[in-house]
Amino acid sequence: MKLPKPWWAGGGLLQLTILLSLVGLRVDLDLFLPPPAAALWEELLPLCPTRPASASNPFSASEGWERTPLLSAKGRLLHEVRALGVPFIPRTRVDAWLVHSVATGNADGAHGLLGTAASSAVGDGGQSASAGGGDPRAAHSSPLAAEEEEEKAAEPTAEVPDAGGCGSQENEMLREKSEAVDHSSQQEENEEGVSAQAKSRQQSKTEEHKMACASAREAEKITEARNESHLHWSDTSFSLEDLFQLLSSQPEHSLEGISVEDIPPFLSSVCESVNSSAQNINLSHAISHDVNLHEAMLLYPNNTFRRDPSARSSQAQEPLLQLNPHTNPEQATPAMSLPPFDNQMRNLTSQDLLYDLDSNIFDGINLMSLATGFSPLEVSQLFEEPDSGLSLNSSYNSTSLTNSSYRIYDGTVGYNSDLQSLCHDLGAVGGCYPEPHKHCHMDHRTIAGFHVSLECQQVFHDHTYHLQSGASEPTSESFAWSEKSQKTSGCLDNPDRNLSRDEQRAKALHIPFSVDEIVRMPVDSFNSMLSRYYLTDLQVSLIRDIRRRGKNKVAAQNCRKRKLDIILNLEDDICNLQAKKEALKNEQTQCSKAIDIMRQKLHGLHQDVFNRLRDDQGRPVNPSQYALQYSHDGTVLIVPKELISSGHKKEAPKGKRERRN
DNA sequence: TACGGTTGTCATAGT
DNA sequence: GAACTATGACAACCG
Repeated sequence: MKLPKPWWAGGGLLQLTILLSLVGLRVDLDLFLPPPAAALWEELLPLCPTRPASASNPFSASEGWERTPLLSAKGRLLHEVRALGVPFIPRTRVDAWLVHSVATGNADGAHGLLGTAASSAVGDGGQSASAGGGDPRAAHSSPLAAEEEEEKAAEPTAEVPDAGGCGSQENEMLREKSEAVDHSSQQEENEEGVSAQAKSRQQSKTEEHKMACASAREAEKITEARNESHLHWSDTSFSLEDLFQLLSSQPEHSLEGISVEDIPPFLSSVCESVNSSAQNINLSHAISHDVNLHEAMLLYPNNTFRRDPSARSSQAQEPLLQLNPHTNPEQATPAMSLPPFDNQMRNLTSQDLLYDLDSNIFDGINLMSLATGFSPLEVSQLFEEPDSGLSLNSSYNSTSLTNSSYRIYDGTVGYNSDLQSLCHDLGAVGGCYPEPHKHCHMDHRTIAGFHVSLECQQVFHDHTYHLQSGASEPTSESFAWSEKSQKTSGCLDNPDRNLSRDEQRAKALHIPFSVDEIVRMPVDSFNSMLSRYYLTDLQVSLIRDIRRRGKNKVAAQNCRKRKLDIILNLEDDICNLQAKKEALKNEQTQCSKAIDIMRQKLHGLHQDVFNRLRDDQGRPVNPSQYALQYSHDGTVLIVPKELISSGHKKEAPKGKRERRN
């Protein structure tokens, strides 16, 4: 089967890539990916490079897929990017290996995968046509080509049937027809890939470290210069790997035949294959950081380019024609010079592209640290594993880490707020929204030392300010954080002035829960929380003290309130009793008055009776000598007072006497 | 500056 | 025995 000329093997590769980074990845992928053509897609799939059986080590010389035009072109793009003077930080192992290869190629002068591309990237179109492998005979005639020929001969079975077979077929064709420039360039790139791969293992790590450090520094500068409007770029986590997998999988003539809907599964397969190790798989799955093109389409529904395919086609094609007037775009040499974009545009787009990559690598480090429980520093060390061929950070100390994470995420507390802001971003693009508690947990597990978190406090302050503006839907958790942030931000001159002592303590130890939550949480939830999240003994002790003090504080308040209520009730009782006492007094007074009245009436009646009484001689009875005595039968007797005390014997005659009256 | 009210906290007993 | 509550006592703070 004859291998069709890959569209990206022509001069449009860089232009497309730069255009992608210039206009925005989402827009441009949409631009280059017209409506569905599933049949053509399936037809093209077998032409894609065969992935190695063991993707965990994609750098093995025994695996042929590195020789595919995909990787060659990718390396070429990488070198083009480097030629622009902007840093590149690899995201995947393949990227890392390419960086390594670039370094190797530079060290050798013109050797390795990108050695040819290096010379072609800085040269003009004519030079690239020759040096970039436009003429296979010229390439073979050079010592470099001879060496590559030897290496290829040393590894005869290294090629994957698809790519390798096609490469051999092309080689024969090229030997017969020297005008097949593009095909020979592919084969040369394959050979260069093998050469670079072999050389890369022999290179010392010093150059990688230098390059990685320079890239990190430059990325840091670039990141510093970017404003928030670029944050969405970090959401679209396309590495070179993803980008090339996407682009290389589609021949040039099939650009119009690939639907956007076909892309996401392919990208996901790329992620799965590249990140085949368990850790990487977890990372790629746990962190849905790659935006798929379907989402990109939804985000850009009014893409004017889409409405006018011809216009965009002409836009895409025109630079190619300008670039290589002697060849048709499909036959453009892979090692062509840069497209005739002005330098400003090139720098801009490349920086944009590289910023995305920078953000992605740091996102990856931080997110991996959160997802795996390793510290960002440990995660960063994963990127400089010996087999990865990448040394990302010889100077990647904690300070640079903090700065980098801060500048990318616009602030951290440890990494809690990183994740919060990041989660907001991810949520905005439909990504996963990890539970903040988890991140906090990871944070406290990874950053065991308290001083490390303190180091990030200032960063946290800045970060919260930005979050405040964008925070819209405060959950209880986010409210706690935002409340804390508000208090913090509002008291820059006197920090923590409005915080209680426990809140200050909790903040100092970076307790991932609010004091209110700790106190009010049910005991079951509280215990499960303590068991679910890894907390230091100090943190657990503080949390329990906060809960105890908070409970006791509430209890004391209730107690005082209850005591006050009791006092008030007693006072009410006193008032009631006093009122009752007054009423009784009044009643007593009234009764006394009634008694007095009755006594006066009785006295009057007594006087009246004695005034009417007469003795046997008709004389008035003296009241001082006689008294009235009432008997049980209702009779009234007049009894002398001296007889009252002597007995009842004298009562009867007096009674008889009174009755008489 | 003394004083009273408020509040947080601790210790302790009880539930 | 753990967790919680109630309460006296103390101290700090404030008006």
